Amino acid sequence: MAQPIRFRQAASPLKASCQQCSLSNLCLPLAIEENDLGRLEEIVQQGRIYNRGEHIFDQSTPFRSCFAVKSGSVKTSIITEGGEEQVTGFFMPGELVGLDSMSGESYACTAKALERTSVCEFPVDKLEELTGKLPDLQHHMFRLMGQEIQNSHQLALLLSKNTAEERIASLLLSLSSRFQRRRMSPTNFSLPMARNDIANFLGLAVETVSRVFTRFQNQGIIHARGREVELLDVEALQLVTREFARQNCQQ
Amino acid sequence: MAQPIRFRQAASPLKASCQQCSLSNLCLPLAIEENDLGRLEEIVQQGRIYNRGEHIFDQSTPFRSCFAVKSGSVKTSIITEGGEEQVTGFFMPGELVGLDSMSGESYACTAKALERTSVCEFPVDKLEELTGKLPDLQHHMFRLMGQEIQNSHQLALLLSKNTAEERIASLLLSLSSRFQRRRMSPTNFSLPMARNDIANFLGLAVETVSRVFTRFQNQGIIHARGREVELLDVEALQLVTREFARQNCQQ
DNA sequence: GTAGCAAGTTGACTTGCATCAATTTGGATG
DNA sequence: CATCCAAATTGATGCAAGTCAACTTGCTAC
Repeated sequence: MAQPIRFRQAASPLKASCQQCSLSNLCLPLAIEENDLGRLEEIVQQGRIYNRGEHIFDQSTPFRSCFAVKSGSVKTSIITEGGEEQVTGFFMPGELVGLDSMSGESYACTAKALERTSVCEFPVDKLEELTGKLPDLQHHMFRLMGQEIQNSHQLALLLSKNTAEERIASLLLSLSSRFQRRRMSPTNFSLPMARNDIANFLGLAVETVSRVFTRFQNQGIIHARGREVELLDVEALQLVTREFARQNCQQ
Repeated sequence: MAQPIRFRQAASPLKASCQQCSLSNLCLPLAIEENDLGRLEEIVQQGRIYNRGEHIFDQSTPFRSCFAVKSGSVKTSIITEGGEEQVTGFFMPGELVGLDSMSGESYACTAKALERTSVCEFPVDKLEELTGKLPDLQHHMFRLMGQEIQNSHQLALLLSKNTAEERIASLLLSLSSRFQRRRMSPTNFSLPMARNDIANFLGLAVETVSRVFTRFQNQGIIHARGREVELLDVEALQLVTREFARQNCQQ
């Protein structure tokens, strides 16, 4: 239905060039010596461009590849038999999607483009072949996966121990620092995801997210209008995330 | 009361013998060809035996090794600056502890023996060297780490969407199937962890765990006396874990 | 423009679980 | 076996966040 302005983006050669990619200091090339970069380029495929809401893969898709976000952003979630959804992560340019699926025949989650998004595709069979030859790349993959486990543990911590305000403050700060690493403003950004996704990710009701946003706004900590967010008082936000800890130490 | 000769212990010379280990079908050897087993044995170190409550490592320990549980069981948890603890997992014989730490210089969590526990130690530098040479082992490591991410996502799902009863039913069933895979009774076992650990892991108060246990007992679903648990009606337990899903489908 | 619908906000009410407090149980120790 | 202390249980009460419902805002399409 939507008649998408189909080729607005610079024409994309079939092969991706990691050397020229602006994300090379965030993405897989980061791990690789200059002169081995070519070998990564040999296996990476320029993925398609996805429109907002399009699935990159879902839980019924056979697992073949991991995807690096090139532009835009991606949300992953698991859908249970009962049809409930749990958002498991948001991915920004340079981040690798699909690591959780390395253990099975199908993807372990569903990945959806949150906005117009382009990706690079790394077929796992070839990737594993290459990691076998490049110890640095192998090491980096282990690091990435370890980091993914830790992120997920942090999420569990957040979900089981923290209040609504603390969870949302944490998310805002996490986004902030990730934007910063991508050389975008850490205090002035546009949320790639809807309130609904935030709520689901943080284990809250949408209404609660909405209320906390307005509460923060009334306190002058943030200014939010729709998806546009400005962090007015980062220190206050950091303070909120440690609220729990402070309370426990006082006594 | 419990004479906790729970898991068959393998004879332990200083060098571990993976070939003779009764866990070889659960642990790393599972991935390796018969004639490559020796190379794994070359790098594995027979770890010490830890008494209940002893730390195997903690967050200040420099990360050097992953540990396979040989007998006993281990709990991992992250401790925040504020001193709160979040239990991130329980590990049984054949399972690998420390994968979440692959991304940093120190361990990402603290590992504690829940009972008298012995482990095998795999120094990561040597392990990575070996995975570079044995594609099957590398593949298996990726699988394990992927599985770990998934487990953690499942935990997040549990924490954010499920009630106290559902969480506890899930844990009991998870333990049950893991005992079964180790050729122990899936319906009659002794919990390796205290109520406190269960509560912390599942994001509940101890009191709630206690109440749910007695509720299940009154409903004739389980019989629990201290750490000894008997699952009387596994189907009912499975039903409980899907409670949420059912409710949502009905309408 | 304005119709139509999804996304977001706000208020009133409900509830599951935490918290607090008081026992009880159980395993270790001399 | 009596003592001690940690772990577990049970009951009473309060609250943070969920639910339900009404309303507003902001797109998108025609």
